[in-house]
Amino acid sequence: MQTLHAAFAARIDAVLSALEMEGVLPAGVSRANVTVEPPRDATHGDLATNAAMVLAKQAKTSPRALAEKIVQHLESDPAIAKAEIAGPGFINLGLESDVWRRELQAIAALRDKYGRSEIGQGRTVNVEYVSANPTGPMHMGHCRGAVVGDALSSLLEWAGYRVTREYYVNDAGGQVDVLARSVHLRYREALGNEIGEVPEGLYPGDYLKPVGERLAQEFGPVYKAAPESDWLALFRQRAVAAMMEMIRADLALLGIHHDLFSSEAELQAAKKPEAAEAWLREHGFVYDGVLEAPKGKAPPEDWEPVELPLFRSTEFGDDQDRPIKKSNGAWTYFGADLAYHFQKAEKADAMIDIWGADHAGTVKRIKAAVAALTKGAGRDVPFDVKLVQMVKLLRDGEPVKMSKRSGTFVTLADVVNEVGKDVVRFTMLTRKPDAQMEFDFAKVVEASKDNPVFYLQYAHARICSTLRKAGVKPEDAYLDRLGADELALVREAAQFPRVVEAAANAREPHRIAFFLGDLAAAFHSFWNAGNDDPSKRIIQEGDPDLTTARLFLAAQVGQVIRNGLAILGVEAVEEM
RNA sequence: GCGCCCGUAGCUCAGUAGGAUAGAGCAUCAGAUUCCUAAUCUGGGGGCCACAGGUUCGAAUCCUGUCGGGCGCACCA
Repeated sequence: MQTLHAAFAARIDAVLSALEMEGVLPAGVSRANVTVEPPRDATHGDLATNAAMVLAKQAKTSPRALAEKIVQHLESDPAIAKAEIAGPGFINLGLESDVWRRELQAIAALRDKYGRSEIGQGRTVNVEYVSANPTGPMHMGHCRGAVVGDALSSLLEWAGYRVTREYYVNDAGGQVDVLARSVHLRYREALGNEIGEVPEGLYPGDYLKPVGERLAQEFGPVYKAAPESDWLALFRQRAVAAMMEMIRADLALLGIHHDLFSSEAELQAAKKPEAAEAWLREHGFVYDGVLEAPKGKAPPEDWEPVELPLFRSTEFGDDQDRPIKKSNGAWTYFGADLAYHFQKAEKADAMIDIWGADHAGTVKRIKAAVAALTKGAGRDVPFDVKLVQMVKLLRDGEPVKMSKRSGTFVTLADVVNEVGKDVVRFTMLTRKPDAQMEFDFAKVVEASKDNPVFYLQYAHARICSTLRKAGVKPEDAYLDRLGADELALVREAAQFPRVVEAAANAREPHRIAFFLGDLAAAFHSFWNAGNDDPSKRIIQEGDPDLTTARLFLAAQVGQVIRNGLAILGVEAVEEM
C-alpha cells in the first residue's frame, strides 16, 4: 500500500506533468531532486515541496513564478486545504483534516501491519551478523552488531524483503584447535589431574569446565594420555557444539534467533573453496605470487617471501592482492570466506554483512571477491558491509579492559540479566552504528529509569491504562469531533510508514528509535495538556461520543508505538 | 607512512538521499501533581556544526586540504 506521503508526492508529480503538457516546463526535465516531505517546522504546514526552486532554472523563470503555476493546480485538489508559497520558493501544503481522520482509520484497519511496505518487492536479503568465534560466551563487544543486525533484519522484513538471518560459524581455523586443547585440559582436570594454572596460549575461562566434565563422563579416561591426533577432531567438534549452544542461549537473552548457522568446516569439507579458486584462476583473478613486505612499519621478524595463491583484489581498489591459502596449504580465512559469500549469493538477491570496525581493513577484499564471483557468474548481487563501531565499555567512567586471556571480559549475559534486554537493545539502537559509542555499565544499571526506552514504554502503558479505564470502547463514528490538537498527533503517527521506508533504504534501524521518541513526546505532551485543562482529557465523563473518538486516536497511537517497538525488538509493556 | 570511520550545546547523541530561525535527552534555572499513571509536562539559559577553502539559488550535510580521536595494515580470525 502506498504511504500517505507517497500519495501526495504522486499528486505533485502529476501537476508537474500537466505543466509539461502546457509548455510551462520543458518536456522531460529531471525531477530527481524534487522532494515532497513534511517541513521541519510544523507551522509551515503538513507537507512542503521544493519543486519550484529545483525546476525554475530549467523553466527559465523565477522560483516564485513557477510556484504560482504549481499552486494553481494544487488548489483544485479536494484533499488540499491550502497551498502557500514561502521563503525562497517552497510550496507549503495544508491538508484537509479528513485526510488525517482517514489515516487514523487506516491504522485501525491495518493494525500490526500498519507501516509495512512493499518496496522490497519480496526480494531475498541475506543478513549475516554476530558470527562471533565459537570459543567462548558472548561479551559486550559482540552486542552492538548483534542488536543492529537483528533490528535491521526486522526492518527489512517490514519493508517487504524476505530476510535470512545468518550466522557464520568459524569452526575451522587454528583457534578452534586451541579451544579443543583447552577443553582437553579441563577434561583431564575432571578426571582428577592436577592441571595448575592454564598455560599461556590456551583459553583459561571457567566456562570450559562443564564441557570437560561432560567429555569425562562420556568417554572416561580413554583420551587422558592419548596423543593429540587421537582426540583433537572429536574434542574440537564437541567443544564447538558446546560453545554454539552457549552462544545461542546468550543471543536468546537478547531475543535474537538466526535462521541459519553455516559452518566453515562443512564449507571446506564440501570443497567450496576449491571450486571458487578453480573458477577464479580460470578467469585470471587468482595467480601464484609473492607478497611484498608491509611498508611503513618494521616487518615481522619471521618475515620471508613465500609464493602463495593470490586473489587480484587490487583490481577492485584494494591496496594489495590477498592470499587465499597459507604456506602450509590450509585455506586462509579470506579464502574460505569468499567461497562462503559465493554460497550465500547463490540463494539471495542481496547480501549484507554486519562487522565490527576492527575488521574494516578486510572490507575491500571481500567486496572485491564478491564482485568477481557474482558478476562473473552472470548475476550481480548487491553486497554491503555495514561496520558497527567499537563500544567503549566504562564502569563509573573508568574504561573496562576486556581480554579473553585474563577472563575479565564483561559478558553479554551479565549485562542483560542486570539491566534487561529492552534497555540493552534500545541503547544500542539510539545512535547511528558508524560512530563510536560509550556504554557505562554502572550508569545504565543504576540509572535505568532515565533510560529513554522507558519513555516510550510509559507512553504505551499510559494508552493501555486509559483504554482499560474508559468504560467505553474506541469508535471511529465521531472522528469529526477531533480537533487540531488531536489531528496533530495523527500527523506525527502517520510519519511511520515513511520512516520505515527511509530507514530500510538507508539500512538504518536507529531512525525508528528516534521516530518513536518523537511520537511518544507528542503523546505525553497531548496527555499533559489535560492536566491544565480538563476538557482536553481523553476520557470525558459527560461526552461518550468525544471519548470514543479520543480513545480511538489513543489506541492508534499505541498501535504505531507497538509496531515500531516490534521492529526494534523491544517489548511494548501495558503497565508500568 | 597508507586505508576506513568519526568530530554538532558542559556531557551523551539526532539532524529525514543539499532546504526555511541547527534539535532532543542528561545536567542547570523557574514553574505544573485534590486531575485519564508526574517514569510526565511547560518555559529559560547554553552553538564560529573541529578549522580553511571550493561547488550553487541554498552546505552541519557534497568536494579538497589541515588539525584532533578511533580502528586496521603479511599466511591471525
